[in-house]
Amino acid sequence: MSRSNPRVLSTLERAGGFASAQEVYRLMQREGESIGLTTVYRSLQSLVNDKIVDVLRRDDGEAIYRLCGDAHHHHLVCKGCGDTVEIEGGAIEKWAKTMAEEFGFREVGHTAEIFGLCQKC
Amino acid sequence: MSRSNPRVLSTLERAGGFASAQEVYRLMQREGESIGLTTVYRSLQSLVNDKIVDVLRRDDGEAIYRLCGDAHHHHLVCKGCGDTVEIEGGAIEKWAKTMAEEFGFREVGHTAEIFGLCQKC
DNA sequence: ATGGAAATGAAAATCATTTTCATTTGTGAT
DNA sequence: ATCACAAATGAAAATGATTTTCATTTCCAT
Ligand SMILES: [Zn+2]
Ligand SMILES: [Zn+2]
Ligand SMILES: [Zn+2]
Ligand SMILES: [Zn+2]
Repeated sequence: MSRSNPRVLSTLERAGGFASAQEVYRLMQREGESIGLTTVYRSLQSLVNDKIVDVLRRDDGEAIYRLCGDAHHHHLVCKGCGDTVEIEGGAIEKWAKTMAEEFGFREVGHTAEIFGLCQKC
Repeated sequence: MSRSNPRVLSTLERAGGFASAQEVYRLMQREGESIGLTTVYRSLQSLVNDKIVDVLRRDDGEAIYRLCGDAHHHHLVCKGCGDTVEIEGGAIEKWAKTMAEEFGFREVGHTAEIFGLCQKC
């Protein structure tokens, strides 16, 4: 495993909102930072592993990353503009637990996301 | 624009649940159907345009398609052996709808999956 | 039959992401 | 300071899904 290059995280912060690996890379280049695309990818992956950033998918399939608080939560994402709202998953947490118990599953986790078109789109 | 090749739709039906373009293509080949990958892609796109099929993204970014009319359900997947149980998402359907309304989102969909270790694993 | 439009698919192009691997850098012991 | 070894780096190649190109075939209306 490799540790995240701190300049990648700093750039993602500065980008505000979501940015893809390619975008972070281009941004760093434009700002005169010397870094390889591979390192950007590795750093973002590492940040995802450490749950410091979230990863989602654009409609075109490109992965986009964003800083994320560590509290467990879910997302409501606009298919049009990518705007995202962090939401509570109370009902889901219960649902996942109940279902898992019913079928005897252990070490249970879950993913859940809502997507649609926001008011502006 | 091209119209969808009916054999693609028929294959997607037979696949049950979600299938990627590549999977539909492989399935048709295995069944001895003569078709080009390009046509599979074009047909699926056309079906999406006509809102006959839904498209989502797997975690790895691959696009997966399914008939819109399919009975909507969710999955409980074993991380160990891959065994999958189809489950009802009652609580989630309500949660998604409520959250979307609260934030004024339209044309809303959602994904939700539970994963863990089954009894055998 | 004839001409043009639509459909088809093989091959090439695209593009994000991953893998490989040689080089550089950092660290700790001597 | 020197040596040894692990971690980090990045250029280049590989991968894999998807799209584009374009020549050919199939349909259909006249
Ligand atoms: Zn929007
Ligand atoms: Zn949750
Ligand atoms: Zn299992
Ligand atoms: Zn559901």
